[in-house]
Amino acid sequence: MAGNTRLATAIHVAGLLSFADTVPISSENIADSVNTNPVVIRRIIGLLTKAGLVNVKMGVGGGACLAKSPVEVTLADIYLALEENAVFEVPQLEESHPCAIGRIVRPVLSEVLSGVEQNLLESLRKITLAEVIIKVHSRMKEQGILGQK
Amino acid sequence: MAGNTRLATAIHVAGLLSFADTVPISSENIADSVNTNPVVIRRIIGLLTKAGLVNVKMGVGGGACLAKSPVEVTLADIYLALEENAVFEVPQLEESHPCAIGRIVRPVLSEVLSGVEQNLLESLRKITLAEVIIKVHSRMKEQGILGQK
DNA sequence: TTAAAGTGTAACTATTCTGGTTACACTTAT
DNA sequence: ATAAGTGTAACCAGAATAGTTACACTTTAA
Repeated sequence: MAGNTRLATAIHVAGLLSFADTVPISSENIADSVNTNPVVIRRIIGLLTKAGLVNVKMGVGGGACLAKSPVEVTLADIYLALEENAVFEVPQLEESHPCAIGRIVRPVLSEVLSGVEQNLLESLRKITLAEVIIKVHSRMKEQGILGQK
Repeated sequence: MAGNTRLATAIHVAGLLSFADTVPISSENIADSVNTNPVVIRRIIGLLTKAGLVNVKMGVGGGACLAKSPVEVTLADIYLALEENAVFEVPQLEESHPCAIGRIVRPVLSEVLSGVEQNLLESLRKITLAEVIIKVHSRMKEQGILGQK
């Protein structure tokens, strides 16, 4: 499990919250569904909250709710909320680096790869949480599973 | 420097090789330009060779050459050569996982996120090594730098 | 007013990945 | 034969993620 499972986890979390509508769900319940630890969930929910995607209620009966309609939340919103590093890093070289080509190549690569990264964001922006949920719903129907946890 | 600098490094390497045309360049010379260790370069060149993008000549005067014209090499070719993990992992849950929603969400996320990954590849495929080199050349002209290492 | 159910967050561990480095066997031109 | 190369194994260091425990703080409800 080397790669980044955080986006998958965050979408999973947001999906559950939208299923529950306005009823707050505890990190422990979410953790059970996601198969991880409540603290991992709270860390992710913290980021989603900071980004304005989720509201959290403290105390007894507390938990998290989606702050927006799933139609208004795109996967790009969720991805950005996680504050991940760039997918492709381009370390820059010192001004004094002896190879002229080396010095010049890096800024060009930054430009090119940040363009690619923008495209990645675009394609995440085209998918709403609502669309993901619809796919989940239709699979549930296919498999004859009731719509409850 | 947490993120993946390998794509940037690999493009940098391929660019240098194309500058040198059919003259083999040693991993040590490349390492000087890229500002890293020759072994790091050989590891990357090994992957590029395996993917048929580069030819290597052993022994004295040996080194690496581009195996194709830069017009025929896309950034997707280089990216795939590196055999990286998926950008977004989606760990699947056991068949016996108690939460039905959890069991169903994961395959949906796999589907959605692998679509995003395909888009990423598409956008890398649209950029050729030749285009990157042209950008480097024009920056060199701007800065009045001669075309030699 | 107190107990219980929550969140937020710090701290520590284990795992994995990348990059850097040394070392050494093997290849080849001169 | 020697020197200049590659290929590759082995190890270290640093960073990120996930998992876990622990505990202070908030809030509902009995």
